[in-house]
Amino acid sequence: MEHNLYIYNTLSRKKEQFIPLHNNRVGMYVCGPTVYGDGHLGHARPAITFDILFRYLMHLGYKVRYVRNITDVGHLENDADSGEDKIAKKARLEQLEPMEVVQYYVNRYHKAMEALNVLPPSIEPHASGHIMEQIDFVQKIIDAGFAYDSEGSVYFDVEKYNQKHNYGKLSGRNVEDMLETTRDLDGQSEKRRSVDFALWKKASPEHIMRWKAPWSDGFPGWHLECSAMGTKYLGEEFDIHGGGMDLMFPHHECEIAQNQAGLGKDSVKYWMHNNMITIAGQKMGKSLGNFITLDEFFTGNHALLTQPFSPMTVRFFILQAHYRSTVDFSSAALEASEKGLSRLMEGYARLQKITASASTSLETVGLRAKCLDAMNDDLNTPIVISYLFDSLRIVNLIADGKETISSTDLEELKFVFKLFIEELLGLKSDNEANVSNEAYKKAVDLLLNMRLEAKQNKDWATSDKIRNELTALGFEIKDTKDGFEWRI
RNA sequence: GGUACCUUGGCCGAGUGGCUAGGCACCGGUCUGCAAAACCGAUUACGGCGGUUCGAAUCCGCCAGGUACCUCCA
Repeated sequence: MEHNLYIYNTLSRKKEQFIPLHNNRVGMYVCGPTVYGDGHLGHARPAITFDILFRYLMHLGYKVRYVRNITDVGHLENDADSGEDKIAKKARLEQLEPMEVVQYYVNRYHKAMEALNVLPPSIEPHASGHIMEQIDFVQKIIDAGFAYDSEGSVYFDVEKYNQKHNYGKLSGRNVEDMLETTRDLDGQSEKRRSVDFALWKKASPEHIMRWKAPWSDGFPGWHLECSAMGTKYLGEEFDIHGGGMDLMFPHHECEIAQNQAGLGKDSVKYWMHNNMITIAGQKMGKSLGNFITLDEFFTGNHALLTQPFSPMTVRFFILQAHYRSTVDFSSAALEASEKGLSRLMEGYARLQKITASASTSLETVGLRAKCLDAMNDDLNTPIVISYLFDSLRIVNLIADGKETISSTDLEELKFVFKLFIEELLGLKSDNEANVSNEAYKKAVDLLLNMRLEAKQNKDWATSDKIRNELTALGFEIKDTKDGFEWRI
């Protein structure tokens, strides 16, 4: 496989050339959502980031198995209701079955992802469907001597593990520091050390989601599902593990420890982390209560939003920043992205109508190589987009008849635009679906052709009447050199 | 308190030693019956101080401000 893809590996804190473990196949695992609430902008970031990687790896010719989990069990809350499963709590409040809540939010998540043009992963395993695998995994860690049973719960012995291995190598912290600085937490009395973490948690009597295990009726610890499901579907060693930066510690650190303890190996070759979305410089998150759900973006129904924003605008907004940078949300920034995207997509549509000339007057070759270089440099989508805008200017000049292009160069330009806009960045025109009806399109064309006639007769009253009334109905009319363009 | 990261023009956001990123906004112009679009041009930058260097937004030090993780989190 000939390519030059470099990706940033959190483990080494360097960009490394991507070389898969198995020739032409790539295994990729990304932490998916916890389904006890609607997806928000923060959920869109990893989904889109790793969608880009998924698409690009396939473009390079790899056969990719992309696993993105659904977390639907066992996340502990650390407030007054300590020890209660988040999903179980919500279920009781709403008088619903836990799995009903899960299904509801999974459906909504899928709908939002589809709207964002995020390709579905190859496998989307639920934690609740892999309890046996998790119990087996706990047993392996106990057998290896790195976990202990305490009153029905099983904890990972971090200090013992750290004597042989390096707990903290991903997030860059050391166990001694943490022992001194970790705060007191509920349930800590069962643990030998504050840094130890749960592999299996005994369920309290009122806890609804519970399963039988050798140690107690309970539920798996919250880092275990990724170890169990990642290795089940991708093998004990696989290429890429992704997720948000906030999962680096403790989640991914614990996962590394679990795999090393239970399987005797480092399972993941490349760890990748997307950065956070901020709002007024502060992280957008459930716990802070400052998040905006994806549905709220699409409907504009939120105090911070001045208008609705289409899924494609949201996608484009996210792609205009590099995935390892924070990106600061504001309605003004979204509006800027919306206009930029609209200009790009209109230019892309215009490109399809360009006719070739005998020769090319402005250089357009080299675009493909430049864009590929940017992708290869740790998926630098903002740079790809900047090159597309550079070429867009040339497209518009040609469309205006100010420059010319040969048929071979035109074919190349069309190919590259399609490749990057549609296939790799996954952008599509928002309003295409709205005007799918041929008869409807022809009716609008008919009206505008009548306007064209009126214009040729210098009948400005009729011509303006048609334009103004169509505009009032929500159409956008643009005159061109010898015709018109319209959109809704 | 510990650890890590960040500070770029009106706004968003690339860029790691020399070469105009890009988008949005704004201003001037071309085109147009008018408008929109498109195109051309102009303007506005690298938190502060010091150091290294022929040369620093980019490397080093100090200071200021901010954020994240250490607790569920994308």
